[in-house]
Amino acid sequence: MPLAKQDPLQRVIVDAALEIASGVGPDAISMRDLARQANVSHQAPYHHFGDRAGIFAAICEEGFAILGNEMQENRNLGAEALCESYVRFALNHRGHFRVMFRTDLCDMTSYPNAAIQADRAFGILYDEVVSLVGLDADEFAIQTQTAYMWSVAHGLSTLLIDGPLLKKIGSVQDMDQLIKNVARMASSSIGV
Amino acid sequence: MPLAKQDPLQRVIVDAALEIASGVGPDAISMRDLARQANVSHQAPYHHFGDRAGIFAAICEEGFAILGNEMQENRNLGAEALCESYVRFALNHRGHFRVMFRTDLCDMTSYPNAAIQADRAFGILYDEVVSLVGLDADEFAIQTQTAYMWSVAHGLSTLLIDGPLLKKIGSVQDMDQLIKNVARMASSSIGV
DNA sequence: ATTCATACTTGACATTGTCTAGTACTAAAA
DNA sequence: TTTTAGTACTAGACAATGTCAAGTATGAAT
Repeated sequence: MPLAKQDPLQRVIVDAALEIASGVGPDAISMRDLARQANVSHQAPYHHFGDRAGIFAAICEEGFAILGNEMQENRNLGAEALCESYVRFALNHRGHFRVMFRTDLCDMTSYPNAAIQADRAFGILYDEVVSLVGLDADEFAIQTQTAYMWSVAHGLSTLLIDGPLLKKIGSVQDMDQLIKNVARMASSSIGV
Repeated sequence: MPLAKQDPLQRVIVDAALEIASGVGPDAISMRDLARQANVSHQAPYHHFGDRAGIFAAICEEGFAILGNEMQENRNLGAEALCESYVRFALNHRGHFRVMFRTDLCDMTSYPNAAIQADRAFGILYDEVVSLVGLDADEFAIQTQTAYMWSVAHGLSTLLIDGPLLKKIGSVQDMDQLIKNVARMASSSIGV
């Protein structure tokens, strides 16, 4: 189910879903509530998305596409920039981010388009790590370094969005500095 | 609502909840299903936990207590061991772990006992980082290093449990090695 | 003019969380 | 010994939700 931009109802519903996901969280999303917000009958969303998981699949597809694009834009700028771009994406698209790794909401194996975007995003991360580590590195070393980079970026993102990290930090400015510092620490371990 | 170990029903219900959380995920937990599994009426769980969030609060309390204990057991063994113990906890208690950072399931500010255990666990992590970085480090530097350590450990944990990382890895042995490698990379950045 | 797909609407049903109102038992207080 | 009070439940009802089944209206293609 690709997201046709010319169709307003799909957009309206996904946007309403994203706002709830970004606020209370994705589990508070209700089919009937989305329909109400869009001023359509309670079954209209089913026509476009099949079921509740279909909406999450659309969000995953869109989210991984954006993440992929943003990582690609920041490629060849080093590990620090890569990590930072990942965290920025999470903070700027918290509705997407909160859904994208929730396998219980949407099993992506049933939604090939979402899986394609997820694989693409992973591929961009992987390739970037290869270019940082060097082409001569062995496969498992690259896997390790990829997992490491991903872990730092993903961990910081989730802790800032849902974890108690934000409460321990004074200001938004501090958060900005924190992200930069953590990204720098991450990059200092790459390739060693 | 502290978890009285002598009361069987509370245990039975929490254990049933943990098994579902560890399998499909915590959102699949239903009050009535838990009651059915415990062979009691659909209102029995309400007596002990108040509402659905109460069960998640009990899981949070228990989970953070275990995590705190395991981190404390591994303290003074270096950043590598600290990181590894966090990831091991997540993998060995995936039911707890999946609930503990889901602020939408249980707002810990309403459950002081859970919040106490969460704060304690964070305190142990913080103190450990202080002892690694040195007491003379300034507050923001310590915050940065704590956030970094936490990010690596938490990120790797979530990616291994719910993320697509596991599918990219060959064997359990590889996973074990991967955890050790990432933990080593993490420790190499501490204090710099 | 008829067929057919698209984009919906209406109605119904089982399941869920939770409120209210009981009931059985146990132990202390009168 | 009777009363009281608390604990640990059960039973019934209600609104809300996801989703199945069965319509309807509209436009394009044949």
